[in-house]
Amino acid sequence: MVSTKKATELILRGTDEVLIEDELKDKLTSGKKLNIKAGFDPTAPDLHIGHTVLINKLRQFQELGHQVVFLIGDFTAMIGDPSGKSATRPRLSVEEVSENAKSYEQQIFKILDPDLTKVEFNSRWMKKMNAAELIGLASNHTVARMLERDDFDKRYKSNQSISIHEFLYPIIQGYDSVALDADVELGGTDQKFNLLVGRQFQTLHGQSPQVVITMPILEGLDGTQKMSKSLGNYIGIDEPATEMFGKIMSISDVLMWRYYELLSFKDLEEISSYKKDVEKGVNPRDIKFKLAEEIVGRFHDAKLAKIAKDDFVERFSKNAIPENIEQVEIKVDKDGVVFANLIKEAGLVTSTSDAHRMAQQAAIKVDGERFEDTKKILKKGFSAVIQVGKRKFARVKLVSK
RNA sequence: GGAGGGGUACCCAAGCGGUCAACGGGGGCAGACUGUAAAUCUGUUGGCUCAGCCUUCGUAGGUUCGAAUCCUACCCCCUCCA
Repeated sequence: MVSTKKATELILRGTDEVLIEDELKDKLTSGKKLNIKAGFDPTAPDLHIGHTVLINKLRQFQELGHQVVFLIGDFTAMIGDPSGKSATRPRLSVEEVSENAKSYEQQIFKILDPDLTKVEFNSRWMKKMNAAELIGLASNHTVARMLERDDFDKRYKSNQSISIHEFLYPIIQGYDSVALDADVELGGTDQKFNLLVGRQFQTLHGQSPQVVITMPILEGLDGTQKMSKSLGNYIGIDEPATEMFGKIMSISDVLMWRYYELLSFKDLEEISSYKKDVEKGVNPRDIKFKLAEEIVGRFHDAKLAKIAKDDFVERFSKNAIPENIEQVEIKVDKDGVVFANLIKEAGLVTSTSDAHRMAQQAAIKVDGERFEDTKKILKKGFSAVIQVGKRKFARVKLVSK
């Protein structure tokens, strides 16, 4: 058993806010196996490394012997969490929700200990709740308090719509804590309001209020918006090693430190020594290599991480055409096909107009040679590696219909 | 229920009878420079059988030689009053 002081330090590391810290200490010293709740909105079918900031923290609780309740908000997903959103979210169908939820289950055990993890769905109790009970629950919260929420407030003041059902989201999430008798709930910083509602409801139901821990939200590859599947700026934990490696290498230098802080398991002293190295003139790229290797190693293994690195160096530093280019066969009749259409069908550009534009911008290469005649007609038997821009490649072959 | 404001391309936002495929900004993409970074500069950003043509300005009609711009109806959003 780890000492209380050490345990507290471990839990506090990397957190954004802990409410209330003394309560956390009390709970950690109580000797009780704590219920650690974290809710996930199953809108995105794939976990990305942004989610792992939180999951890593859950794992730390497990290391201390506590029980993690991985709550899939399949019921609340019908509402769509309004947190941090500037607009009403579309509702998901029952089928979508169940499909997404399964995917979550499959992925979390890459990090969490299955023996100390209970997967729950809030539809289990919410389905049984009748309208009268829901109204009773809703009566515990006022509109004024709802509008304290920054995002609602902004939307309200800027004349954007807020649907009534969105108000139910924090209320139901708060009730989930009662249903689970949660001791601690983790969430992103944007979840603070929702998490605090849980405390309020638990108190009303005679439970000891949960400790609220918020974790920073990881920025996506663009460095500004939060990492999310729908914004397309994410690194999925299921992605192939080379893909993952490349994405990490593409982040900005500033963002790299943020990723180190939130994703790396290296201790803080080591990270600050890297910073000093860079100040002394070490190429930040090399520090980024270390980060990429660590992360890829975690979700694949060290060997694959090394291969991914070699592949990266080969491909970009030496400016070579990558090894594993997608093979595309395009069927043509005897009249052949116009080049612009060919690369559209190969998925290298979105339209033939785009193809012409790219050619004008000198972005197209065929077998390494600059190519501009987008109107050229090609017949079957043609085969070449076509490159559009820096990153899009395809080995295209024309075959007869 | 009443009064008013508004719906323009990925987002914000001009335009208010012709020169508008639609100013400007953001974002995206491409080129140069680099470390596939950032910053910067330049170009580009509806589609097609691409020096030409076709479809876009909430929806459906109408007026006109000609409409995103005028008229009519409808839909949606917002504000204030009740």
